[in-house]
Amino acid sequence: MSLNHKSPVPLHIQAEELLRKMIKDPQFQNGKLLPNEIDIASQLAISRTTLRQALNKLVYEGLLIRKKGVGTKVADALISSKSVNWLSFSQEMKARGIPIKNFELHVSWIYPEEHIANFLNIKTDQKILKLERLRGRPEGPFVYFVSYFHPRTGLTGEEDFKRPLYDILEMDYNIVSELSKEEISARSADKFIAGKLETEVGSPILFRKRFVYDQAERPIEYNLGYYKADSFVYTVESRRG
Amino acid sequence: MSLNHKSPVPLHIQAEELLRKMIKDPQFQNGKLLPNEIDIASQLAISRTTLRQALNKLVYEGLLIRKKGVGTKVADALISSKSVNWLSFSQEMKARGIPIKNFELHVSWIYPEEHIANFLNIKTDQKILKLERLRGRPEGPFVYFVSYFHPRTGLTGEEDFKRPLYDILEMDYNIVSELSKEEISARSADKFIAGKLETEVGSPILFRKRFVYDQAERPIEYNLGYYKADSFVYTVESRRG
DNA sequence: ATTATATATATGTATAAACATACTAAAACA
DNA sequence: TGTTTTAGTATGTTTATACATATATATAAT
Repeated sequence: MSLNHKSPVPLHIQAEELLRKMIKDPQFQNGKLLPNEIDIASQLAISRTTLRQALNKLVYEGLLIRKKGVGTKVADALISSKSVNWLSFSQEMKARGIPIKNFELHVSWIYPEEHIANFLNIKTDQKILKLERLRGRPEGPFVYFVSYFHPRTGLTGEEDFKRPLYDILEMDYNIVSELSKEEISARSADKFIAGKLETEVGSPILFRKRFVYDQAERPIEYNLGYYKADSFVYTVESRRG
Repeated sequence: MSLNHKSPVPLHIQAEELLRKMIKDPQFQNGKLLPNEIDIASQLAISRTTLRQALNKLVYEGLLIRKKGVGTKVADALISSKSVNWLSFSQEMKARGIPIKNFELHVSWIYPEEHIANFLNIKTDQKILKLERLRGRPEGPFVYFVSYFHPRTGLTGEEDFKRPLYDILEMDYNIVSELSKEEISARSADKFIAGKLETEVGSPILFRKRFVYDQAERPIEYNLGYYKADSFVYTVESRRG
């Protein structure tokens, strides 16, 4: 386990990558401390300063927590969405080393309801791609997504049926968007959602409605997310400007 | 324009604050470059390394853009993804034109529980101001707040008992803070909350935990908010950097 | 005039060293 | 036994220094 000092890739970047892999190791998962900075640095044959460059980045992303006089540990793997970081769901889970299981995927091509067509600024007689996904940890599902895509995304649905499944599942990677508006609220699970999320009717659900726009601020996706309350926390960091 | 080298506030934090003010100056607004790192550093009588600590933070936040061989400029001043929703409750309701009724106000002076003392970075044997507020529309309450204030806010509790009520009720206006971190989740109403909000036990609640910091990023308020699900939506607007 | 080439400038990377501060745990003390 | 002191450990802050690399500009060669 060491770095390539000859590589053109800066050492602090290499160290960062290595740390990202390292913190996925179960051995650091339960609040156990990482080795101290000086030891890691000497192990990697880099200076403490350089190592700290790498650590700082992960701390900023909320993956690591440092405490003076104590040490550095991996942040609790509770699922959070930092609006600042703009990580997609899959990316965030990957970053935290949480294995994601896809329980259901439903791709359909539908006439949009009026309020959806309204947001996407299209007519209701034009079919669009509807994507339903049920995802979670191996133990069980914890989120149910429904997405509607504007035709200009190129995701017309017809083509997507031909794509391999895993390609579609990883789709959120590819949608490069600029602006999103979200509405977060709490509601109780109805029969449908309770069934999907394997919980009881009436149990609390964190409901997220997301409006996604492209670089030109044209609407491209309308997304609904139903999160099991006990497995999702939404975090927001804001600064007075 | 210089820093206080005697202050307990670290120089890179002071530099960061100063830069935040600096970049608001119209003189840097139209893509014009800041002075170079070495000049700023010598101007502030700190090392380049320390200055870069401050600069890096603003770069991370997308406020500054650096280019090797060229210089550092202020990023286009579009609505920062972080300045989302920085309205206080009263302000927000006012903006929405909703008349607010205060149902209950409870000012007390308590020994903080450990996790609160921990966040506020004080000891548990030091009394602090606890403020409980039940608010809503004329028809009925829809939010229950609990706030704990750090002594350095000056809200020691003792003084506040002497203030007129309306003054305390409008207090959130006066607390000028810089940074806040919020965690939003859904939960069910327990007996206490259900009673306060005049709803049923088990009904969905939007729960918001808020950590508020001052300009030096020292904790000043710990705030809990319980919102009746059917009357509150949390909105977030974010922009990719 | 156009194209190389050198040079100045600004950020990027990396190190070693020293001291400060928060926290923990062991040792000394009452 | 319980409390205080002390030493040890880990992160936090800061500096001074050196060289690397990307960019823009001025200079020299074609």
